[in-house]
Amino acid sequence: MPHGGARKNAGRPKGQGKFGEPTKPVRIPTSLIASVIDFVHENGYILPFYGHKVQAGFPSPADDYIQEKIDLNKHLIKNPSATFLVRAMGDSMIGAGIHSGDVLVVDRSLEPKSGKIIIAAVDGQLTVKRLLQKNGQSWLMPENQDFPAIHISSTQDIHIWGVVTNVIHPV
Amino acid sequence: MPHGGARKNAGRPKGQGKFGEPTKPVRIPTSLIASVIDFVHENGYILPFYGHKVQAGFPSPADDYIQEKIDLNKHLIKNPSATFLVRAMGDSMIGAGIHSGDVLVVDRSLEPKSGKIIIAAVDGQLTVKRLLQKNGQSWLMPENQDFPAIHISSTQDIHIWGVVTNVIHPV
DNA sequence: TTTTTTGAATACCGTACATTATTCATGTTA
DNA sequence: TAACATGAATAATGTACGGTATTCAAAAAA
Repeated sequence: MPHGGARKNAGRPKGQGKFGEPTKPVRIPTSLIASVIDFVHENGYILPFYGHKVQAGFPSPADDYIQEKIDLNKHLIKNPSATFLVRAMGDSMIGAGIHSGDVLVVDRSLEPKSGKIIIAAVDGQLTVKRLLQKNGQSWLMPENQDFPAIHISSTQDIHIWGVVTNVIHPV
Repeated sequence: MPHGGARKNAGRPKGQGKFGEPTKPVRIPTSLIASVIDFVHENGYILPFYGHKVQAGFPSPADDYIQEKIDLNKHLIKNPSATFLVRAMGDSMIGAGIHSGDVLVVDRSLEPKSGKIIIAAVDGQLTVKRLLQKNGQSWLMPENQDFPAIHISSTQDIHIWGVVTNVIHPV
């Protein structure tokens, strides 16, 4: 006893899948499968970003006409393979907004120019300071009255490891 | 004229692929394929993290025995679907390490308890302040002498939008 | 002996395909 | 007529498969 028969509008509708859109198989290294699934599940960690144009009232997060979409990783990291993180200790750079315990995003591929905040190893000790170069001399300048400037001389073992691009300050 | 013949140790060695490890096909929504490929290519945006235990000399980034591996997204975002970003304007929270132009990571799923730094809309104007609740009263407290505290009364249109979890300060 | 050539062996990779899930017009039943 | 059951139609999904890339031991050549 047959039912149904040829007709239109039958079949599973589009966009009913797990993601509401078509998918394609992509090969993923086994060690990253879990994080890729996380990543996809979170829609790529793309967050709504309310910029400084928001003045006349705060839009609902549901409104998407005024917001940008930002992936923090891409926003903070320009050169992934040259980037690392360091936890800052001490208050010598408090004037630059770097507090003890903050996480610093450091890019090794940027040139440490005068005026940049840099990570340096001074006699094997890690430190964050502002680089100052003038009259052929180089200094590591703190931004806190209580700390001394460090003159970079050939008698000291100083390596500059990278330029600080962002400070992440937990609240 | 035949060459070769049956033998052992023939064939392409393992781990010679693009990623140096086995892969599996995973279905990805088309709109995310590009970012997933980026993500995989950058090894999941996993950065070396040199914690505060690094004291007796700064290890080379090649040394991986002392470093942790951190994905900034996972480090900064606990509840992806409830998280958004706002750019802070003004200096009213300078004492909490929030500078004009900083990007604030805000979690809407956290309860705005007294003492937390929160994002609020006051009469439609977006603001960041520390929430203070005592004696049944609620206040929005700046951390800058030049700004007044705001008393939350029923006559004002105040909505708390979320709790600030991290401050991202570009250098 | 040393160097070069060859092709068997085996991993890599993209995607076609078979399976599963879902919906709804039609047929059946009350 | 209204409610229900059926199965045709079609999208979604995971994986098997065929083609490609790569290496190396053996055979051939020098």
